[in-house]
Amino acid sequence: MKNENETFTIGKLAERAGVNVETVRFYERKGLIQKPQNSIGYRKYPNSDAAKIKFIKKTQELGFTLKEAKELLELRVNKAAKCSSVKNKTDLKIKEVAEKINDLQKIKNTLIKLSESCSNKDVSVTECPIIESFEEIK
Amino acid sequence: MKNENETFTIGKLAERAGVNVETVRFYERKGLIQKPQNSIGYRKYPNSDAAKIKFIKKTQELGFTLKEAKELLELRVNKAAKCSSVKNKTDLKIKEVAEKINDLQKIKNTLIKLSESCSNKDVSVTECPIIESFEEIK
DNA sequence: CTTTACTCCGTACCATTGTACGGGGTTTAT
DNA sequence: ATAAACCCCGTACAATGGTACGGAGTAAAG
Repeated sequence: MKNENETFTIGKLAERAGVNVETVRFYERKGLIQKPQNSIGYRKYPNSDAAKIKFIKKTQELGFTLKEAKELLELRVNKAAKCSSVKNKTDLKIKEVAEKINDLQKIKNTLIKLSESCSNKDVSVTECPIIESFEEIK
Repeated sequence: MKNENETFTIGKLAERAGVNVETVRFYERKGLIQKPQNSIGYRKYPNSDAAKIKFIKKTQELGFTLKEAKELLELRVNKAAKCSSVKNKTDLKIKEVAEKINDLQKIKNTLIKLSESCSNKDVSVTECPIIESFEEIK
């Protein structure tokens, strides 16, 4: 209960999150992280913002846009948000995520087959094996 | 063995792949699909190019860049490519994909917990539950 | 109390991933 | 054989997600 309330200047925050200072300002402009109003002069960020930024970076690697990352970050239950509405949005996101997992699994399976065919001597000469990932199995 | 060799003009291809004609030309410039040299005048695309474009679109949704999509499409064994090199690259990609799946699974689990806490009456008031997805469990 | 490092803000610039435009040529249907 | 529809190419424009710049203020360290 001491480190929990530690705050950071923009430079420290950026360093902890592994991004550029300008990126933090950019995310702030876009409403992904809140501009801390407490301090006149320099901004003081809560330590949770570092995790938030890391989360944003992860979601980008996973094919979400900043807008979608924002939606994910805003999924939470509080007095202002009706539970049912949050649940609906959350369940939609779960579906989206499950689909991504599914698609990645297909790609992974195809890659594994390719890798195996590579190990064996029976060399595949398919023009482009990977595009078969999303073709129906006839 | 008839439809297999069917070819398409750029307009038909774009329609089948669900993209803009300009997007096809763009991918061609970027080397993601090959400019069919066979035809003087209008380009004639093999039917496999539609699947290729759909694959590219999928990979983008999954957080790959066009450059990475190209790398995936180029993973194949043929006389020009040494098996060992293909296997190495493929195994690297498999790791990448597995990591993505892993991260998505974490997000999904967090979302499911959120959804459940939403159903119950014991309402969570976490400021931003989702960022916990990537925090170590202490 | 001065230097050094950091922050503020606005604005300009950049890469990626397309989209649109427009003057011309080609194909197809009538 | 003429119109409608389509394609060619080069180039310009646009949205997203940053990055860089530069003059001015602020904080911290010696």
